[in-house]
Formats: sequence, structure tokens, C-alpha cells
Amino acid sequence: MNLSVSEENYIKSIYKLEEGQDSVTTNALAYELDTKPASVTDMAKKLKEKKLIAYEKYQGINLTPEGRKAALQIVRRHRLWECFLVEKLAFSWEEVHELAEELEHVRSEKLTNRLSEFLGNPAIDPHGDPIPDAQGKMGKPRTLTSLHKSQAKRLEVMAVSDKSAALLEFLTAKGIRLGTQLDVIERYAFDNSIEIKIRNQPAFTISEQVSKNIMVKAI
Amino acid sequence: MNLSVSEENYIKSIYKLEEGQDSVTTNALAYELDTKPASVTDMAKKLKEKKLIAYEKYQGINLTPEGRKAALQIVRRHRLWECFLVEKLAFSWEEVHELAEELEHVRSEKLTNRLSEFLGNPAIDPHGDPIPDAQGKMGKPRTLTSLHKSQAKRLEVMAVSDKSAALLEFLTAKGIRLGTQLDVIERYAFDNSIEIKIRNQPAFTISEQVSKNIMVKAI
DNA sequence: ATTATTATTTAGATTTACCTAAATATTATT
DNA sequence: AATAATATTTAGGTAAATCTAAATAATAAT
Repeated sequence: MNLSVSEENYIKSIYKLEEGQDSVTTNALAYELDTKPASVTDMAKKLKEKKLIAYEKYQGINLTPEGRKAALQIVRRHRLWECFLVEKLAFSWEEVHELAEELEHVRSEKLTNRLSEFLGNPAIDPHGDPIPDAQGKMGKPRTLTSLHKSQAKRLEVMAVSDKSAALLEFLTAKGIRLGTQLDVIERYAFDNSIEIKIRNQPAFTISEQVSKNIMVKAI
Repeated sequence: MNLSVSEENYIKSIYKLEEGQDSVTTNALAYELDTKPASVTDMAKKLKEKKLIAYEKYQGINLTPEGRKAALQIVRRHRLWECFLVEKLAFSWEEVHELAEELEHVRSEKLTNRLSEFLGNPAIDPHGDPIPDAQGKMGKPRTLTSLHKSQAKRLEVMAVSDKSAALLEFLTAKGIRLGTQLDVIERYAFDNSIEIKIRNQPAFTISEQVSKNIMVKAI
């Protein structure tokens, strides 16, 4: 299946909007893609023709299994390029999205797989989103919140969800960034807050709102 | 100046065909871009409007200084990506052209400069073609032929012009590839042949036809 | 210097991905 | 249930980058 850049962008946006919702509306998709509802209807017909989406007029849009497969390939490429830009070219995690948006449209499986290998087959990108493997499978990211008491206590920050500027500000102030190593001192069950310690700085406590946005791996 | 992918491809091809020739014909450009002469005429009018080419009907096409500047930026991106693919992702030098053809259209100066830095600001790509710097300047590649007797004799193969399959075959048979280190034993003025030696293998002689296609740097 | 050949341009269509405005369907409100 | 508000689709149009076929210009051959 050979998709145009535009078709790929639609597929990717449908994939994104489908999470949670059971189907994607014309208006939501138009807003997401910064286009007009009439254009979405046009494209919906074309993507239906190509069997990438299920679509009946006035009934909303869903990816077919093929469509989802295509979406995962695009997402894989996007997130791998984000990793490359941050890890190898020293871009900050805020500025990589636009560039990855362009690089993701270079459709070469060989390139994608070699890039993944070069990066050490990362499981999550710098925003904390999981990277699908060549088969389209991906794991849930491990957040600081999700780890159980029994698990490793010496951790490394792999990624941070960047939903809000306030969070990024807080993390910067506390000295938490990509690659930061930290120890979990204690977990408090009543509010799920966590006491952590970075190197030889004094320990401090972070709330669940914060810890659920910090992706880590044991080291 | 914001160029479409198509406009960039025209500019790049005009740049390529302009070498040697004093102006580029409609037919030659159509052939190079695998399109029809009528399409070239259309685009020529548009690029003239944008002041990137000098064009009068039936008079052929030339880049303006602006057009040349744009071309050098595209060439820079193309060749940097070729370096990346070969050096970092272990592609062979024959297979990188198509991929670089796509990657070159991601127009971000920051990305380009960071990529260049990441690669150690290479002066030539794996095909032996020089890479323009951020200002569009580029040096002539140093071939094995072009080095004078007085210059360093321990050399490293940086690139190989891949004009013919026969040459590549010959080089492979002789054990000459990217990164190969060699010593120049002697130069024979009457036919410009060169006696070289690789590691502890026996020395052998190569003709000027061969040596002028091998780009080297002193080490 | 005509004529033939080749190169180039023009005119008019086509495709993709958009758009606006109007029509129609769906959903929410009274 | 009727009406108002919102969502979606249809109809028809536009710009970019192509194309084919026909017309015209430039060059080569007699």
C-alpha cells in the first residue's frame, strides 16, 4: 500500500484520536489536522476505498486492522526520529516534534530498522511514548508510579511526558531530566507520593501527578 | 524563499546539469527528472518568477546566484544524509542515493548543521563528492592522483566515485574500500600510475583511471 | 535556401488535496 | 414533537504539478 504524505497524516491522526474514543468524528479530525471538515469527508472516502478505515457517512471513522498497522509504522518512524534527534543531535525534547513530523514520511523499512538498531532499539521516545517494534507491537511505558515496592529502587529517567510547561519547569527546578539517576527512598500508600533522592542531594517527595509522568528503567 | 519538493528537485537537477555546459536545455532537464519537456517549460516559468533561474524561451536555463545558493543547500543536505547512512547506519554506498533523495527535503538549518557536526563536518560524501559547508563553500576533493610527491604518503580512503560497476569490482578485488589505509610507494610520471601498498600485503600498481576515482586524506 | 528533423512551447486536461457555500442529517433544547 | 443548534456532506471551484496533442521555433541536411 503506497500512501501519500497527506494520507499518512490522516491515518496517524485517526490513530491518535481513536485512543479512548470508540470512533473519530469529522470535526475532531479536521481540527487535529488544521483543515476543514469538507476536506476530511473527501479523504475519508479515499481511505475507505483503500480499506484503511471503516467509514459510513455520519457514522464517524475507525481504522481497519490494515489501517492500524500502517499507523503503527508511521508512529514507529516518528518516535525513532525523535530519539535520534534528542540522543544523537542534542535537540531538546520540546523541539523535535516538528522535525520528526517530516522525517517520519521517509518510508523505508530498512532505514527504519537500521535507525532503531543504531539507537539501541529504544522502547520509548523522549516524550515517554512507547515505540512500536517492526511488527507494530509496543509495551506500556513504566512510569515511576507504576513500579511496585518490590522492584528495583535505583532508576534512570528515560523520558518525561510533556503535557504541561508547568511540569517541565518543576522537573528542571528539581534537577530531574533525561538520564538522571535516582533512588526511591519510600512510597506512601495513602496518596501514592514517593520520596526520592538524586545523588548526594537531600531527598524530597513528589506527588503522583508528577511521578506518573516520569518514565524510568531500572539500572 | 520557500520551495516545494518539486521545485527543489528542479533546482538540484539544473545545478547538476549546469556543470561543464553553459546552459541547461529543456529536454535534458526533462530526461534528468524523468518528466516531459512541457512540464519543464511550466516549471521554468515559475522558477524564473521566483528569480532562481535565468530563462528566456528557447534560450535554455541557468541558475541565478540565489538559485545556486539554494542548490548548494540541497546538495549539502543530500550528501550529509548519505554520510550518515553509510557511516552510522552501515548502508553500502550504492544504496544510499534514493534515501538521501527523500531526506534532503527536510529543510531545517539547525538539523543540517547538527547532523554535519555529529558526522564530524565531513568534506566529502561516500561517493567522493564534496559537501558544501553552511555558507555553500566546498573544496575540491583530493584524489589519489591529485596528490603531489611531496605530500603525505600514508593515506586513508575516504570515498570512491562510483561511476562504473567495473571499477567497484576491481577495488573490491584489490581490497580497497572506505577506510582502507594505504602507503604510496612510488609514482611513475610517464603514465601517472602509482604503486601502493596495503598493510602487509604485497605492493601493486594502479593506473591513473583508477587513482583519480579514489578520494583520500592524509593521516 | 528549402526542407526535414528536432527541440520547445502553448493549449487544454487530469489528479491530488485543498477550499467555500449551500444542503442535509443528527443532536440538543424547549 | 417541533424547533434550534451543530455536525456532516455535497456541489462546485482552485492551485500545483503533471500530462497529451498540436503549434511553433531552432537546427541540421539536402
